[in-house]
Amino acid sequence: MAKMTGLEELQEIPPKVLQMYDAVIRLIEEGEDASGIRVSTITDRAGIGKGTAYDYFDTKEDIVACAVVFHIRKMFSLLEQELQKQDSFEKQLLWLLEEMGRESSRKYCFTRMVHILTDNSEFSMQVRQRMMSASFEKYHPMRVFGNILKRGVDRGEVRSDLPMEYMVYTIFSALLTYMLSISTEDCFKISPDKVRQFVHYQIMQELCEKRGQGSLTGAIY
Amino acid sequence: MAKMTGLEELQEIPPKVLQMYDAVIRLIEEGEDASGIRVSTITDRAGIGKGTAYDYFDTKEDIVACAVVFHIRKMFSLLEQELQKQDSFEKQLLWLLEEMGRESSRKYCFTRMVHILTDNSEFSMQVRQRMMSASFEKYHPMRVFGNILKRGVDRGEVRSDLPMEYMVYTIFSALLTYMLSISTEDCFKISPDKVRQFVHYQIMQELCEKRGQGSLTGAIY
Amino acid sequence: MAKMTGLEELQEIPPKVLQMYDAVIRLIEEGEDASGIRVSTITDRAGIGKGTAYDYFDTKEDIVACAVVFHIRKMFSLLEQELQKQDSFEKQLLWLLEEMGRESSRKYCFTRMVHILTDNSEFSMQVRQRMMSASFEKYHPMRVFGNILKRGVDRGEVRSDLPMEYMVYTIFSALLTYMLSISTEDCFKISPDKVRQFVHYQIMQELCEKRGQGSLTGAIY
Amino acid sequence: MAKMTGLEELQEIPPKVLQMYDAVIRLIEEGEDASGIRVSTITDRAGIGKGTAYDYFDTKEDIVACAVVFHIRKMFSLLEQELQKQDSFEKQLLWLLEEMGRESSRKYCFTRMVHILTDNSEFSMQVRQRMMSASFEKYHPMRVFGNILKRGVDRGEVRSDLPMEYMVYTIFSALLTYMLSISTEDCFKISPDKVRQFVHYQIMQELCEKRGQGSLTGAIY
DNA sequence: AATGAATGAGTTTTCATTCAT
DNA sequence: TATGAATGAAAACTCATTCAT
Repeated sequence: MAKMTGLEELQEIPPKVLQMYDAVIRLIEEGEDASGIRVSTITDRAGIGKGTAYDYFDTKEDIVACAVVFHIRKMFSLLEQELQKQDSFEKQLLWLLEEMGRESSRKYCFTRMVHILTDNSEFSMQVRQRMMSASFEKYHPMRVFGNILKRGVDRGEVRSDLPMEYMVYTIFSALLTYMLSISTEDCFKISPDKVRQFVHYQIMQELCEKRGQGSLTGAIY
Repeated sequence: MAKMTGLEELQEIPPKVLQMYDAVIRLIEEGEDASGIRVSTITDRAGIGKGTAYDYFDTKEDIVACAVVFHIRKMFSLLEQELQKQDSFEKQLLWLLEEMGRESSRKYCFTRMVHILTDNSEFSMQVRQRMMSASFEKYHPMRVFGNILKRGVDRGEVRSDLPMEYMVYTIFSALLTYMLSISTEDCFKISPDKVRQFVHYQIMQELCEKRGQGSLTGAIY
Repeated sequence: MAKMTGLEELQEIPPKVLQMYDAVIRLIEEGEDASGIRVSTITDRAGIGKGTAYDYFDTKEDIVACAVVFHIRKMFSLLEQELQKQDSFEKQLLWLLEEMGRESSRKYCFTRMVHILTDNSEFSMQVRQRMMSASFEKYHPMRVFGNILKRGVDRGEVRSDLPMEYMVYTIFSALLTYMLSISTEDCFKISPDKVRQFVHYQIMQELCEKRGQGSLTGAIY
Repeated sequence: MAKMTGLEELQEIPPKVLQMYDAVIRLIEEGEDASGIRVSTITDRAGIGKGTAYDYFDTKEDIVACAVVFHIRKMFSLLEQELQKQDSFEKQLLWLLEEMGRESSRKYCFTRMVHILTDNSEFSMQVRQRMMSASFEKYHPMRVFGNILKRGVDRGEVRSDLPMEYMVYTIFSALLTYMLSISTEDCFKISPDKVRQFVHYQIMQELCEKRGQGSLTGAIY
């Protein structure tokens, strides 16, 4: 049987595979290290036989990598949908920050991505490889951020004199740090709430036309 | 025998333990995933007996965690020394960016740290725990960045009207993104060189007194 | 998979587990110390894979403890069956003594039990714990001896004026000493044959109605 | 260096060896299984270097076997001394029963002996072998019991018409069962106190001249 | 197609024993 | 002489993968 790649569209994915993906994501969200997840745990949670996993995937690494790729894609797809509901760039930014701060499993998506991007394991290389493929393109984080920026420029809310790549970089880097401050509160030494204010201030200062409205000092202290 | 913690001072560490630390770091630099390293590989490389590892550590996880903690501490200590040789804030920033870009083992230190900060494994929790301990304090990344900023403020190069925490955050976030763009070139969508320019530009714009000298557009395109 | 307890009924026990039990008992009968038995020896003898042992049991100690519990139960069950074939209390006693003296694997059952009762190891505690469980009750040594005594009283062969517990104790104690004299001939200082005569004499003297028939001196010397 | 045998007289035994013996016995009394005791635990407790153990003994088994042999000898020697202080056979018996019932480490001596007599391990065979040697003879349990019986006969308290061996057997078997009832209360089904009464009654009935004084029924119920 | 019992190669871990100091 | 760091052979245990049903 042709094996799964993690890049299939939702409707193409057999129910048992979706159950497996779900099991993997739940395990990761519960704090399990990706390389430490056992096939039997996945199939038990998915309510299927162990042998069945090998009808759809060749190795354990494939299972976990596909589940993660699928999940990242799904999450960024949802993200884009939600962002389109907000009608200004600043509202979109605020929604993003709030969503990330919410005690929700969704927030792990971003952290997970960074974790994988900084890893050398066989499993991570597979995820990275798939994130470079054409069918992932649409939901690529960089693309999602690019889209909201583009619309912001069109609406005249975001500066048009800065290179798009620079703006994407600015958002990515800011959100990343907010994420880290949340997930590693104890060792990061700055409270997530303060980081969130910094992020909001910095992005608005840098990327939006009307600069200088409100000062950091005033806004925060 | 009392076991190692990874927080010992260099001179307190037995030679065989240093050989083990060295073996672990080399393996990680060669691309091995931390959780995939085998005890026998470590002891073989260190040129010691397998049992000796267990004279100094209780479990395999301890070995790797201590090696990583020791290495991060050593690297940030070196970093601080090197940074002190540069006589202006901008030179320090440029040196940092160059150093990170260099095909050098040293750069792994930062990536490794981020990887661990975003992980949930037993091993990562151990590293995080140790990074919070008093004896790590001195080499904590936040402290190192704080120090160069403080000196920058004293020399009148860095703005004194911004909260220190905010500036530390800005540097951390920027360097992290540069690091990610280097280590995952294909999937990041912006070239490391461009990210480096963005980082330089953004930090100087934000943190230094004399703002507006040079424009991003002009500087880059 | 749910693990074995050693208290399952014969028909509930998977064939591979029976093969393992058999291997363990044979090893013990061959003189191997319970704590010295290796998992690989058991599985090799049982003709199964090493991993299979861990499908049915959690630890090596579990394997050996369950095998011993199962064997003790089986042996006392057989014992009860055989004893019922003898039609008088004295014949039952004589059959017991003969059976114990026979160079047969069966006799180890009693010695093994005593060895375990006098031990403090993890393994022995497990066996003791299981011997106290309800499903062991039926084959408990005390019960088996109690049954033959009860029938003896009913047939008018055994005294009815003595407390049952006292009589059970008398038999247990006598058989135990006979067993010890057999298994440690050199160091016991009384020959098993003599002990056997003592046992027969003492039990008949003490427990049976018609006392004083035959004297020890006369009977033995 | 000539190694220890466990049969040396107290004054011949080097202090470090006595410390080791002490450590072993304490470990066994704390519930450690003889074969599970580690050399490093012994030497740590004895306050000596690990290598030193091998100056006095060839193997770990030697260490434990010698310690046990020495201890059994010492205990039965003490036993004999104490028994001689009691001026009648019945008082001696009562003292023995009380001593065994006392929450004292001393009681383990008898249990330990039985455990070793029913074992097949290398270590137990060594102990048995030593218990058969000439220099152990003096403190052999059978000898100790024989001595008090002999004196009882001389004083006219103990019957002279029974073979000595039979009387030794009777005492041994009775005490053994009392011991077992104490150490395995839960699984033995008769309370130690009752067993003690049975033992006292039975031995006095069987072995002493004036029979029939007091009935079991009357005495106990 | 789906299963899950069985496998065994591959790891971690232990600890008696040695030997340089 | 006494030590204890170092060793490595030996054992327990894991778990991805297979395959008969």
